[in-house]
Amino acid sequence: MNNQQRSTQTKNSITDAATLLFARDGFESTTVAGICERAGVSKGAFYYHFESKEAVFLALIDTWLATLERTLTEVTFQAENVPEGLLEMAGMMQPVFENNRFFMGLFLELWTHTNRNEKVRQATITPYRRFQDTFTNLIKDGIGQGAISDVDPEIAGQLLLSLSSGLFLQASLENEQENWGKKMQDCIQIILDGLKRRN
Amino acid sequence: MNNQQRSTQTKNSITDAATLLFARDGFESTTVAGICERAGVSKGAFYYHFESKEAVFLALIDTWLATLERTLTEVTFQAENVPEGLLEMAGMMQPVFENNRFFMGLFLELWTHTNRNEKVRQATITPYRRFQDTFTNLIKDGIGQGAISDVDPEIAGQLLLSLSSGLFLQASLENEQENWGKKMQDCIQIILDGLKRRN
DNA sequence: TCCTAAAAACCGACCGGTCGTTATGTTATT
DNA sequence: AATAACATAACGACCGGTCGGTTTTTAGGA
Repeated sequence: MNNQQRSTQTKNSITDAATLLFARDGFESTTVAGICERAGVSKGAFYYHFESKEAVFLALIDTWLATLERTLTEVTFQAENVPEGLLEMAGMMQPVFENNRFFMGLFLELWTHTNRNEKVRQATITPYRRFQDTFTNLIKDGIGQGAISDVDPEIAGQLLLSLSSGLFLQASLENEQENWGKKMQDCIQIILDGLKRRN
Repeated sequence: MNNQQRSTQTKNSITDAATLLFARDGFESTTVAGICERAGVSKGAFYYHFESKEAVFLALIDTWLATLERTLTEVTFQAENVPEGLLEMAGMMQPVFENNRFFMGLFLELWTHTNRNEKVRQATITPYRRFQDTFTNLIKDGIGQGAISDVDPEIAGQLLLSLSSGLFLQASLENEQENWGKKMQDCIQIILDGLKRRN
């Protein structure tokens, strides 16, 4: 194994371990020693690759949000019919809901520190805006298709984004895993009945 | 000042300071020394009144949720007409949104630790269920009034609850304070247009 | 191909400081 | 005098980060 391979491999070990621990225990309660132990590397290796514990967190944000964004656009872009697309999207959230404990850990951790750490805020805000735009544009498309009534696209987009995050938040409270994908579909259906143009 | 007064006063100083710091900095980053300093008491006083740092947090959860529940029921119970009541309620959330940074700090802190601490979960889950029921019953009332179409009240209630928390979450990301009460009204209006029975 | 020196990657003991909690002493109320 | 309420200093565990040293890879000449 050459140096490049070795380097990226340990770096990945560290980020994987850090992701898991940050999600499970939170940033503050996660120790560098704990990350190293789980990653199977030493502190020396850790600080060779990262400047600080915070630096790992910052580096991870980009990865997380990029993954989320990729998933989102994958699901939504293939929507010819916007209302149908939204319902499909809701259904495809099921696996995310099933791993809710993990994702919610990350999500909450990110949100918490966005409100407390300016660097985190900067790293989060731009992708977040794009999420907003994605939803807004989706509504615009729907209006253009004539499938959605003439509402303010920004408001409706915000409604959808809020519903998603809110429902996600609720799901984390429940212990037994219900069919949240279905639940989300039902919610969107209710909203759609209002958004759909009526003749 | 007699002993009882003195006791409750210092206890209140401690809980007030703790609330502020927990909301601002989070549980882990809040130090007992910091709480004591802000409360103007000594560590001795702190540990005379509370068993541990966690105990203060646990004690505060009840207070927070009770306050939230009181506010919520105050706003919703005077609703003769459910759709109107919902819109009113949304408007009355404005002051909450204005103090968003503070409330969101508490909210996120509570949610985070609900997913990580069984005691916190136990303290949170019961009031949360009541929130759910409040919204569900609101929808039921609306259906009974004939003002809301025949949807599953639990789903619709969850929709409203998710929207509330989700929108609240969004608001915390924005630096400039917009008129979030209005925004929430708009969202609810969109949903209502779907929930309202159409002739 | 083999040897070697430099560079990269990694190790782990250790340090300075912090933090929750406690033990002991002091003041105010009963 | 007895007890409740509070103050202060100290303890011990822990944690992020450092530093001197070791191992592994790389590069280049013989």
